[in-house]
Amino acid sequence: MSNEIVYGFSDCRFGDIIVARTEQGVCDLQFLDFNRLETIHELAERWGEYTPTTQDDDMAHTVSRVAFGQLNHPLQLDLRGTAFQLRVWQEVLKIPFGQTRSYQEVAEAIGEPTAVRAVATAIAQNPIAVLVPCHRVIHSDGTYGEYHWGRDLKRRLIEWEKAQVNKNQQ
DNA sequence: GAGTGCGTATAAG
DNA sequence: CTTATACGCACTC
Repeated sequence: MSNEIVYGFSDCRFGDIIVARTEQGVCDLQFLDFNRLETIHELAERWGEYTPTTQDDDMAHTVSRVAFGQLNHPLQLDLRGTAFQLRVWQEVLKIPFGQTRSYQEVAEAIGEPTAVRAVATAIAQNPIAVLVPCHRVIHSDGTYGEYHWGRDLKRRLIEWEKAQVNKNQQ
């Protein structure tokens, strides 16, 4: 198994993104809008042991198009985390495009109804934004809740998805 | 063992 | 809107 990762930059309607992938699949997707250098540094910290890294913006562009619905193509993901984190992320992956779930519902779905806060922490650690749709997990009372890149981006992602679904139904 | 966090519920300013 | 209390649990140090 190779220790090589490929990263690249791309953009989408919500801003610039960085994408990384291993031999196994996409391992990282983050927005760069507000903290470009910090985000790149975070990726280097997380995947630093995987060398050498090569840049491939075409790869990033393809992933971006899949993530934002312009390209219907299955993407292999390379999710790495604790057993608990993987259970949470797998559950989040089940949330359909255009829908939302509460942190409470996700906790119940994995059989840990009292671990709501831990579920939220795990979701906050999600390394693959959008593809693992942690933006679709909101508060029980319907408010949007926190997001790494701000509540406003979370709100725009959710509303854009709902608009897309409505458009396709008409 | 202590501190932390993308929550929830309730209460209060 | 914000702060405060309590509950709960994975995770870090």
